[in-house]
Amino acid sequence: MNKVDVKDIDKKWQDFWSSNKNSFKNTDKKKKFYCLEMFPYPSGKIHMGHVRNYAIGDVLARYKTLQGFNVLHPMGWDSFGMPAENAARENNLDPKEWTQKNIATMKRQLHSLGLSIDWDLEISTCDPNYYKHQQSLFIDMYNKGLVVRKETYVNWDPVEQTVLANEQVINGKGWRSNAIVERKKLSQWFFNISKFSEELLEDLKLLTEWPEKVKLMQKNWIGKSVGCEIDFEIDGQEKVKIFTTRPDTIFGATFLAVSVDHPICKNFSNKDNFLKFKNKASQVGTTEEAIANAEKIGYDTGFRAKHPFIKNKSIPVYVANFILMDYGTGAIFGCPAHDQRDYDFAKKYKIEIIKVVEPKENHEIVADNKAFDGDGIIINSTFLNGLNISDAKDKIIFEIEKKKIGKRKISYRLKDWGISRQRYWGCPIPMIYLKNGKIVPVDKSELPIMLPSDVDLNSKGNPLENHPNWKKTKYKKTGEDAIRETDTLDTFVDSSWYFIRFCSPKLKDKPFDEKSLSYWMPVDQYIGGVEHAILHLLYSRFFMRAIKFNDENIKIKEPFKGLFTQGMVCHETYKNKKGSWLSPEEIKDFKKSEITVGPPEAMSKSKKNVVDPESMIKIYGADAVRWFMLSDSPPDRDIQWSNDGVAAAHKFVQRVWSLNEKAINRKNVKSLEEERKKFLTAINKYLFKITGFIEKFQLNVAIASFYEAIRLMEEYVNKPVENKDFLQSQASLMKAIMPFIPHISCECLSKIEGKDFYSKIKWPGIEKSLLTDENVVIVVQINGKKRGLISAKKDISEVDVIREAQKINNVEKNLRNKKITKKIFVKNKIINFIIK
RNA sequence: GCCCUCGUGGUGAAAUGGUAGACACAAAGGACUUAAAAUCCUUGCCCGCAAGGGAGUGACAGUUCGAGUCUGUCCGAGGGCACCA
Repeated sequence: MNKVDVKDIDKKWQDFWSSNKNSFKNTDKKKKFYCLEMFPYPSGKIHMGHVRNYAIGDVLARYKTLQGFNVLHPMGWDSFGMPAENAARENNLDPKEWTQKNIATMKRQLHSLGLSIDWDLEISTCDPNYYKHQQSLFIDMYNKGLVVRKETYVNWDPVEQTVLANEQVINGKGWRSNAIVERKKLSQWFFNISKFSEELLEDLKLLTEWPEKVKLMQKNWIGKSVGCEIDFEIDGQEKVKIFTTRPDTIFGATFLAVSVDHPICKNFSNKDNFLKFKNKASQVGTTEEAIANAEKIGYDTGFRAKHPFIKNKSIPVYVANFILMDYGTGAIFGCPAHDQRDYDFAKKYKIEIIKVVEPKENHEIVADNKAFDGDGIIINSTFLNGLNISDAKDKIIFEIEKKKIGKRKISYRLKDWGISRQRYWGCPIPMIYLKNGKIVPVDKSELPIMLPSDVDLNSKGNPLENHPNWKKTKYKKTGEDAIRETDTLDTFVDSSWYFIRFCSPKLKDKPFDEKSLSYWMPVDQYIGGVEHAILHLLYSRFFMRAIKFNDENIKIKEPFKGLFTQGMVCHETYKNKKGSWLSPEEIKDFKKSEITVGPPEAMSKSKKNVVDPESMIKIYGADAVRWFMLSDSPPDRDIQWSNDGVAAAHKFVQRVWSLNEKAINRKNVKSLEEERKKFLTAINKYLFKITGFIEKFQLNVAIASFYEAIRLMEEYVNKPVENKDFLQSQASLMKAIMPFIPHISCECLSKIEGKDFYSKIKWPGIEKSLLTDENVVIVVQINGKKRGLISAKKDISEVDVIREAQKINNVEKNLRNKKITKKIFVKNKIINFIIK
């Protein structure tokens, strides 16, 4: 068999696509489709994860294009961030040069995958032409009150020497550096994302094309809880406001607990024993277990709080290590009988325990050493007695509000988004500090506030702060001297609106043009890793709302209509006898016995289980790499890289080519009507199924159908079907397979339909009348067990089926001397005899 | 601890409540060949020379004429949240 050189074909069609763009942008008549894959951080080279992400996206983009949609399929670079700064420091380079070099490499590599990306729309977040508009948006948001400055305890990453947002702290460690995060009190800029807490939660319901998993994660992250605030009076002190979701258990309250950062602690701020306690309370481990099982400790303030509903009763006030200042009010009432934490605490400090909820039925046995937090009936609670929990809540809140000692209150776990970073390689925050202490935005005419290129990255601290004169400026309105903000924006800000910029990436004076935005947004299909389920996706949802808040002409709330989260690319791991990781390349130099093979894990540099996409493309061609990435697993599940797999994909590409050669050189034969119909029906059915599978993102199943279809074609090369029908079927299949393996299929199509086929190419039409077979296979069951099959004309009657079924040896044998009590007949599917 | 998802051959996986294992990888056997490569075909657990039969989708129950699919309980793996009051 003749082999085709896929490298030549790859290059030929990549060049062709570069110079023959399907430029149907801005034709408002057509229905639009905005297909977007998460843009990459330009770290150096693309990895297999990118290949999978962009292969999936490209199938969809090309498919929708063939379907006649006006497709927006752009690409850009998330190009600000720490690695550039680190690399620059290590190699004494300019972060900009390092970044641009990486972008050039990765762009070349993406190009070699044959992606249908419109590179005219390329953007890069470290480009002043991009961040200029980000600064402008920031100023708009500041003016609308969506940017606030607060002094708070922040998460300080000692390795990156910067502040992290709550979302960026994972198990007490920095999300990138993995360093234990410290607490620091600093003045910082925040986006007021919590203003939209309720909306961000409520509108998850609108996202019908998002994975449930991601919506759930966001819901949990926003963490809404409904309860109330209650003021407790304390002799000689200000009232302490507590938050609770269980006001119904107020009669079981036997102590008050506050956070170590609570204002009431000022009373002891210079007492030795309190400082000792505070110190001990902050010493929590960083492992998950340590946090979960941390011992509950308290400091008795000596104060007594008046119980608001029990006359002459007072309860002790403790400072406790398990109360967080930044949730609710930083204070609670403890009800040990019905909250496990309170119970543990009460046991330790010998605090009274009063049961106020009786389990509804005796089914629930309450263990002696456990708090009961299930449903039940209120007891020991005067006017609440006999009510269920829900009614008791309503009643007590009513009483609390009547007494004016508190009110109904909803708390969210979601905090404002801290965006100040003490870094160089990020977007400068366009604010200035005046001599009189005021902080104001710079005049928009001065944008962009550019990063200086002459910075010293080697000294400690913030490079912009250390720069000799960058921060010295003048306030345009008054001409007075001023100092620039030297913090830069969290790089998650950059990626929170890039999908909007793609709608009008070249626009000079504004971040976006309303008309283009309204036409293209929302993104119809967004594709990326599930690791961004909270951070990036929540921030983007916030940004879309902020933009809408700034500009009432914008009607779009949700940026991403459809979301698809693809699985990771895994590979076996290898270790040598010393226990150090080996790459798949390196193991070739070892004997089998010298290597320990580990289970497949996500490809990572640290475990060295990576395969370089570029070298694979060089060996097998772009089509084979794409085909394999899509064929082995459902796109939302992890896939395991295998060299055999990609080699098989390469063979398939060759098979497609060779089939096409046979099709072109086939001798014409006269059709046998029966064969012709069988053939066309089968091909038509495959096309129909494949369309459905692509729509449902079952790309691996679509691929299985292609295997079957191609095999059928191979069979029919020598069967009595006319060339016209055969070639037309081949062309249809090549069009349908084009989104997957565009190079070879375009080559094949150009041979069948001539050079200018590409300008007319369309998704193959499906002939509905050819979707049903004339013959069906009916399953014969006895008591639900398969005993035989019947081939018959479609819509065969029950009587005929029964007669045919009884002719089958195996069926006859099993029915002999048995009484048939029931027959279940499902047309064209099944006959089931029930016998005794 | 709470919440979610998933358990199907040696492997990755298919399967609107209706023929379990499509499609692919690996393995074994065979065809072609002087030989190899390439290509193609067959097999797949148990009984049987075979025709055929039996078991079978993590376990146990249930609903149904019929369950991988629906319900319940349990076991196992993965993920998210985690002192959130």
